[in-house]
Amino acid sequence: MKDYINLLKKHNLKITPQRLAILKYLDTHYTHPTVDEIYNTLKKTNPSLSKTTVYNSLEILNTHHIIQPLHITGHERRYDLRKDIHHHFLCRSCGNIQDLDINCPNIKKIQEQGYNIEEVHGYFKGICLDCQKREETHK
Amino acid sequence: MKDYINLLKKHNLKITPQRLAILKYLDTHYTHPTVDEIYNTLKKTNPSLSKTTVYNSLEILNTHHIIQPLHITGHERRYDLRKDIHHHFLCRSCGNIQDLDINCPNIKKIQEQGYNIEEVHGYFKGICLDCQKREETHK
DNA sequence: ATTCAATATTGTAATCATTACATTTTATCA
DNA sequence: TGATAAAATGTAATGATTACAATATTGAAT
Repeated sequence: MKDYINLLKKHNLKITPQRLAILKYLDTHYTHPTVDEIYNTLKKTNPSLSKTTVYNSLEILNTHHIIQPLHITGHERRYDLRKDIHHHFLCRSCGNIQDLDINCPNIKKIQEQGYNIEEVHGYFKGICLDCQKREETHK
Repeated sequence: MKDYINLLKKHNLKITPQRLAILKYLDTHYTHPTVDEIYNTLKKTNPSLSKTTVYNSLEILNTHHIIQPLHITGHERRYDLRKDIHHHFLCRSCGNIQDLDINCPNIKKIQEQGYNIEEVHGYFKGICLDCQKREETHK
């Protein structure tokens, strides 16, 4: 992406170093990070950063549909910069969340039933490819 | 369902009035209730009920795959007795969560890629049919 | 460049759902 | 009916998130 400044301008959001750093972090890390992950990483290069700012920034970016929160693990919110519809895979073993590029043919059906759909969320839980390999190796 | 006693027996779980009440509640209310909803309702007819018991019971029923927790709203867990794969619709207006009987053709694809899938979760967010009608009426 | 008002950041305190834990009670079985 | 393992209960602790007041910064007008 890169042009975080124009992205914020386009949404009439003020340009602040904190917001730019958070956007960049989400754009360059595909881990669907938690608030703590973002906070702890950015704190190193931006020591004055407050965790509240991370919460506030993520909230306003979400309000403007620049990012989306994920409620997958059930005990902590995670964030995703991608806004096109896609799905996720949560590995029970390593805890990582991967993107899955599949499209959902059910959306149309549901819309045809009259539902007004604004968001689509889908995820699978199981053992990812890497962890399966690792388990094979350790046998 | 009805035969909650045998369901618990089948899983070698002790039969307690609390567990039976919770099972019955989930079986007869399709609201995907929160812990508080369950607790507050059952408290009326079972005044000694403790919220911890509700948590514990839901936890053990989940462990035995009799129920499943839903992480849809993002700020509170909800529970669902149905164990066959289905999806949900969260209404932004009334907050209700409805069941959607659709099947996901992507499961096979993901499995063919080698993923070991243990759970499938999908939900849509938008405005439900009832709330759309209501909004029409109030115009 | 300077000023100013609106907005963002910060730190602390409060909240809410959930979990930990010790004690009492109950279910099950010999 | 008693013994024992497990469950229920109540309170305290935890952890993520939110509320709020004070300070700092952004962006626009001058």
